Amino acid sequence: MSTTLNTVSNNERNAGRTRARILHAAFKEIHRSGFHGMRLNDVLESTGLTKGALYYHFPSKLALGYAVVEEVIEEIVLKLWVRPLNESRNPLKTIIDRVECLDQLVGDPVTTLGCPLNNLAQEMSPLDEGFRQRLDRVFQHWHSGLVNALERAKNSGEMQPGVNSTQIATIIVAAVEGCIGLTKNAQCIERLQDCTAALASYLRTLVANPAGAR
Amino acid sequence: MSTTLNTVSNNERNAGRTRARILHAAFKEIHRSGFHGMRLNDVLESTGLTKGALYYHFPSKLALGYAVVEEVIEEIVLKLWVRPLNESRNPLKTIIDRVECLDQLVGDPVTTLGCPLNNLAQEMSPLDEGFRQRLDRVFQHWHSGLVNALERAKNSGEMQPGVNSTQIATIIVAAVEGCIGLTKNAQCIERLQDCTAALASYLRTLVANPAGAR
DNA sequence: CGTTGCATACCGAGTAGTCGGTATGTCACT
DNA sequence: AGTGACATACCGACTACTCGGTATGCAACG
Repeated sequence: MSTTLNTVSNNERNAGRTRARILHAAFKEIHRSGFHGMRLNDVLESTGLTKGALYYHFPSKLALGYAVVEEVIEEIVLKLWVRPLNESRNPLKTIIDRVECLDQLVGDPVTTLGCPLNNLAQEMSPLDEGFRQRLDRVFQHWHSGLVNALERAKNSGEMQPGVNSTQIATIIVAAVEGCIGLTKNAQCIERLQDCTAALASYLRTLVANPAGAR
Repeated sequence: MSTTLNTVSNNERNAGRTRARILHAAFKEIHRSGFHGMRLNDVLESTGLTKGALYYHFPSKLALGYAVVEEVIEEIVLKLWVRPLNESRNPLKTIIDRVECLDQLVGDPVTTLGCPLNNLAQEMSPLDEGFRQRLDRVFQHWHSGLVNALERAKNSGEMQPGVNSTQIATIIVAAVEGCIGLTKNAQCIERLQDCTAALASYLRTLVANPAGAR
């Protein structure tokens, strides 16, 4: 029988899929326990694989962590922020929407475990330059996506002229990460709602047309 | 030679001092490497003590971590935020001052290692309920200090009426922690300056007297 | 001389990483 | 088409080592 026709064949030898499964399981473990807290045995147990498979695809635990940043976390940022902003015709409104829909994350692992990007950055940046650079690249993609969106909003007249897009982008990232971090620690959803409400109301002061404000 | 006449007597038996030295060394190690990353042997090496001393004063590594939160980190928050706000006659201005003087932390360990409070919270809150509760208490002291200051500013006319003090206090904490976190990861001081400038300009919009604004 | 305040030696669970082995494709050659 | 030769993909027992914790010793103080 040809392997291509079979749907399941759970022990198929498919290097790409195996690598992706390890990556995804490692991401979940890192999100839950941090990089140091991640146990390779747990990753393997959740995938049903063994040490051999892991060390065939990744030379070390550190390399696995790097791959999680470059392939999994980067993709999340692109999907949640960068692409929606690029495709939006009202970029500032899209930003505000994204901020406000943060408090719909009730029950989401993000509210109890925090932001995967920020978690890793806080844990590993001071300890490992390789992590720091890779995580900084992801932050910069996010940040530059915001700057582009804000500039477009300025040019289109959606946003007031004269605002410093770089500053605004920076504080959006900072406030969002701060909000998620507080929520994770307080474990009460009011904190998240307070944060997003305050941030959104601040961003609304940047909208050009006074009719929409206040 | 009698040890008592020696000026140093570095092996003096002073339980209180010994405990404090261990606490302070543990705080520095946790700040640098996180709780999991802290090695008790490193703590002991930096103090010149040994296992016996540590386990005489603290029943476990976890208890040592709890004590660092309750005694060291709590005290820092009181010193940097709560007491200055309580003693200030212009609370809103004091808050803005504190935010703006954050970017004078160049070279300070905080810019490279992050905020000790937030670091521990991000690392340990999802993993250990004991840490979470203790860290949450510290956050609440900070937060309620801000709320009290904002309410006083409202009553004295320093701040606009009608603002939600709880929301503002929350986003101040979130933004400050977010700023420090971004700075630590980016390792460029411009990020910190962008953050503090944007946050301060936002806080200035809350000042009552329009003469001072814009 | 008993208690306090540590030092020293050691234990053992856990953990990243190794290494010999094996089953499965895949290509070359006839 | 069949068969050897080799690469690919993965298994799993084993190792070396770290690190929190414990048991015991011992000097100083009151």
